[in-house]
Amino acid sequence: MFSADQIADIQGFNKVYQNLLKQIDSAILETGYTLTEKDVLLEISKTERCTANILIQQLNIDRSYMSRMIAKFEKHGLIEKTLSQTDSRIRYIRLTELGHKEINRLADIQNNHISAIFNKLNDTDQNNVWQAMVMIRNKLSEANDVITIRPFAQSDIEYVISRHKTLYYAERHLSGTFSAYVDEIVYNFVEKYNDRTDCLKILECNGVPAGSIAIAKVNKDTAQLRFFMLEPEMRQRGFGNRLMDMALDFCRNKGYKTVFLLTITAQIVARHVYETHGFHKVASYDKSEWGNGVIEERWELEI
Amino acid sequence: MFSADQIADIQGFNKVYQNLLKQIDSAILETGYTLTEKDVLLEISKTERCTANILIQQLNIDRSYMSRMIAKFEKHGLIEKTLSQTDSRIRYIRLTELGHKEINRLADIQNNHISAIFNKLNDTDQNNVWQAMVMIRNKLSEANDVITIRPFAQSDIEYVISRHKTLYYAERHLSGTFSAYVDEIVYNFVEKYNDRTDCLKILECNGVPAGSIAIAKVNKDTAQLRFFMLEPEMRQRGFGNRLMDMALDFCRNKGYKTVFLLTITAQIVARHVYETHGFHKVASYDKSEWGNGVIEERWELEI
DNA sequence: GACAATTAGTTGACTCAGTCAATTATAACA
DNA sequence: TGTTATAATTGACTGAGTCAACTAATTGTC
Repeated sequence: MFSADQIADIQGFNKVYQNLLKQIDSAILETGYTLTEKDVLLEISKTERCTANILIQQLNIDRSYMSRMIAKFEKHGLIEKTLSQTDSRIRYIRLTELGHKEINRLADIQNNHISAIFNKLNDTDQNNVWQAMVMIRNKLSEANDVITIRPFAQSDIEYVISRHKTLYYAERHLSGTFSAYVDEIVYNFVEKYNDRTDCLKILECNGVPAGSIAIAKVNKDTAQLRFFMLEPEMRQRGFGNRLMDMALDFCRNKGYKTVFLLTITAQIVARHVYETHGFHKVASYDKSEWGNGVIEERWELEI
Repeated sequence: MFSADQIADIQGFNKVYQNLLKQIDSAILETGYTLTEKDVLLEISKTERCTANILIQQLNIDRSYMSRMIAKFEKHGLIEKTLSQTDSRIRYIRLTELGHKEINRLADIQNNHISAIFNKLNDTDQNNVWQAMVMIRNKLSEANDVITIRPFAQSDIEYVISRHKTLYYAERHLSGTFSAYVDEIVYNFVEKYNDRTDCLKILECNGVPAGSIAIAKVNKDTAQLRFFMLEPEMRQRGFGNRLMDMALDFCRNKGYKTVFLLTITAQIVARHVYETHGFHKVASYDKSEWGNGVIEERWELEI
């Protein structure tokens, strides 16, 4: 239990830090973009196959407001809209060259501001402050984030495809061939999805999707683990293991004898989760069509 | 120099913490008060002899906006305005009973929210996070606050009186007799103020007054140190010593042989500054008319 | 296969915090 | 005594964000 003095200290911290955040914010505002606009642009840049609806869910923004913002971005040449071939209600949003330039500019401003603030500290202080921040962040997230794991809904399909691709793209530089492959397997999976044999769980952090895992029936005894993914900020906090536990429980309940998964060599963090759950590598295949030197691995677990 | 990864960590911290601040803010907003209104009410409650102008300066708020806010507070019975006897442009603002109740309610909401967030941590984590916050706060303030020490202007008179009284009141529970005494001595001091023999410096933090110190001539050889004051958040950061250095330099330059000051026994922090600058206690008088058991002390320094 | 219910996105009308500029009333200055 | 500065108010406005109604396409169901 905190004393009144300690709470006063925290209020003091809040005041100082709020001030600092305001400084960064006002630097952004000088560019002519709203903070919300900045967030939206950033989210678009982070999202493959982005739609207005994904943005609305991910950022908790009013639909009408979003619609107008997107219209404005289009008018200013920051984004391009393309109609979906499969569902003509949906318009995909993609950053243009100019859009990328602008979001980079905004990110630079933010980074430079942070650098400027922290470079006034000497090296030891910089290090101490940084470590303290990481510690606080982890402790507070751990204690306050509302985490739920729920079955997938139709609206999650776009999320799973989009984020799966984005995260692999961003972190592993995979090619367009991989992208088409993901589209196909996700749509195939959802189409054939059967409650009794398959499973697709969505991890939500504070009401926003932040990870996924799936089990797909291959035959009576064999299941494939798929779409295992965690947003970067959710990693190293045990959620990977929790998702994996749920998926393997599902497999045990359904009587599968073997679970396998396909992954690429570079996915080091995920490998660790696989290993701790008893998976072992049984084969590897060259997949250079997905990117230079990419090797796909097959891991298996006997239940 | 920070690495890109470290900056990303800090961005992550900012995001998490901004979110947390937003939560607290939205709890305040639920009461029907704007965040700005909350700040203004708080500042009114902290300020003796409060005027709209003090609030404008202290909080950097537009005059018209402030005027309307104050009108609203008055209409809702949170404050009372009284015309100044000496300057009929000035209207003094004082919280009513209801106003105090409301500001306490707001403060409680904020404190409870903070408590709720931190009580989810275990004791060690609570302690670590608290210490880390205090450390970050100090380092960042140290590095980023813009501190200036400047001669006083007419507009500072109200500040010096108001804060001097408020801080003594709040921290030492002094009586109304003391209050009248401060009014008198400040007005006397300013009236008789002479650039060549007297000195009144204002410490500013980010453009906002945050402390003061003064030297008043008593006779050719003797000066009195007065109005030595620091806002709580500015203490323990060396500003007391800096102000004291400036004041004593002034005394040396003007050829004073003796500097004395009057203080009350309870002012432990200030005593330390006095001692390190060579002052020693020469007498003490009973001042129970200022409050129960208050003892005034006279300290002197031979230059 | 038709009709109800959903979902993606748009449009209209509005709210309300905050700003800019002009005005009144008093005090200070020279 | 007229000019300048200051305290406070009033008027007219901006612009981020909200609420609700609407269109158009899709899905679910009997």
